[in-house]
Amino acid sequence: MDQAGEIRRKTGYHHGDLRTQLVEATRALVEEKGPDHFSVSEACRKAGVSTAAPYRHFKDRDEMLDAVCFGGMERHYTAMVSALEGIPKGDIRRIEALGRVYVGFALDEPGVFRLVFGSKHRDGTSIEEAEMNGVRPYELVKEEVAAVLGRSEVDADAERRSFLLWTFVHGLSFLLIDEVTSQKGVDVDIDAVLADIGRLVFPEIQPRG
Amino acid sequence: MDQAGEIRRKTGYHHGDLRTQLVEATRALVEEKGPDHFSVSEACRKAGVSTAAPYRHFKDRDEMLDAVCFGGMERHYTAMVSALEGIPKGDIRRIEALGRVYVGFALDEPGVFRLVFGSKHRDGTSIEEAEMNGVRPYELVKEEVAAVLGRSEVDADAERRSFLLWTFVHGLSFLLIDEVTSQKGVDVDIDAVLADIGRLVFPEIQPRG
DNA sequence: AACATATGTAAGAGTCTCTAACATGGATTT
DNA sequence: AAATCCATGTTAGAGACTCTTACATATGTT
Repeated sequence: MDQAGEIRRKTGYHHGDLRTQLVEATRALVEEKGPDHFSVSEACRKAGVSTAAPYRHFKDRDEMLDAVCFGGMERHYTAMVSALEGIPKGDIRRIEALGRVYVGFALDEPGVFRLVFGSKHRDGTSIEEAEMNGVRPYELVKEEVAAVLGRSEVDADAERRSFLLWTFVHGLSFLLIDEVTSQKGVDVDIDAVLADIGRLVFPEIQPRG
Repeated sequence: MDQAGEIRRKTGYHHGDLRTQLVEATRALVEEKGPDHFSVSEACRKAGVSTAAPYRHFKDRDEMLDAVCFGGMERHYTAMVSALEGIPKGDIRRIEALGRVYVGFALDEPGVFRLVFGSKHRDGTSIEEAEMNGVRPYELVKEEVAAVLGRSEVDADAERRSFLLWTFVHGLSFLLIDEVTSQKGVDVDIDAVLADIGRLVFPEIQPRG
């Protein structure tokens, strides 16, 4: 972002880095209108290029969304890792922190969240990278759960509890961003719910004073 | 196309009941391709009418999806109510039954499920009926929870537990239909998970032998 | 300087949503 | 029964969108 609104634009013809600019425009639109109402044309208008330009960088519309999705996974994973900083291994607060990141990501970037954790997983598209970044967060949770339980490896019980935790925060996230809750007149104290979840899944851990 | 496959069609011009036929075509397409990839034109082709015909019955594309959504809510609520039949009030199995219906609905009709519980809640559209049918299932759950706890009214605790249950089955449903789980190599025993959930939310209830 | 390559544009084919003007036939009135 | 009304269908087309093809222009290599 150099000066007036639009990001750096080197010449009248070639952009500095159209690809990243398009990804950013796509991300913004996904947040603004939701993943389904995003349009390539609008992203082009936002970036100030012709509607054919994106096809030099992306196979099709879906690949633009994939790029945004991938970026979201990166941010999400990074946020999880840095949320653990400063909390000692084995402390249940590490798990609460991960939960807050999950729900926080959904609330901060509902559009991208839907892209990352929604039904967007297409057929033959570069599953490898998506998988790497999709699987890593869950591995993280499982390790943390095992640590809290004082186990050196992720055993069946740790796996089971991890899945329950995941299910919980996933459901909570979607209920919140879909505004199903506010529609039903339920108002949610997120921290309280996350604490509830922790107590339920780890009944043997005493809540700290 | 009078006989071949297509549903009853009275004359060459006026259909018997185009509206319902279009809703059914829409529902089928939503299941087939997902709510975002549904197109009015395709529904028209399926029903054997011109692409302008639907606009006699629906304001726009979204209103067609709304109709499908509403139908789904009806089925879902009916299924919940009939799942309770034969189980005595206050029995925790009533709650498990509701959970199975919720997840079962998601697995049976993932497309419609997304429409009903997804982000599709538009602005000024006939909220009243949507609300009536959206709220009712949750009211049902709260009453059942209160009954299991032996309370005559839905108190704060019952409300809290209901919300946790809802969060859980909601998350489980989405994880299952989005195939996030299979992608992560987790395979889920749904009944076992539902039983886990019940034990967690009602720790004071003894699992029956 | 000349060329190859990367990356932009312009034009257009095919699809989609939705509107407007017209057509048809079943129901209602006389 | 005939005339009329109007609900519900069709045809034609405007405007938006995705994506392709052919062409234009910058950039880097030699």
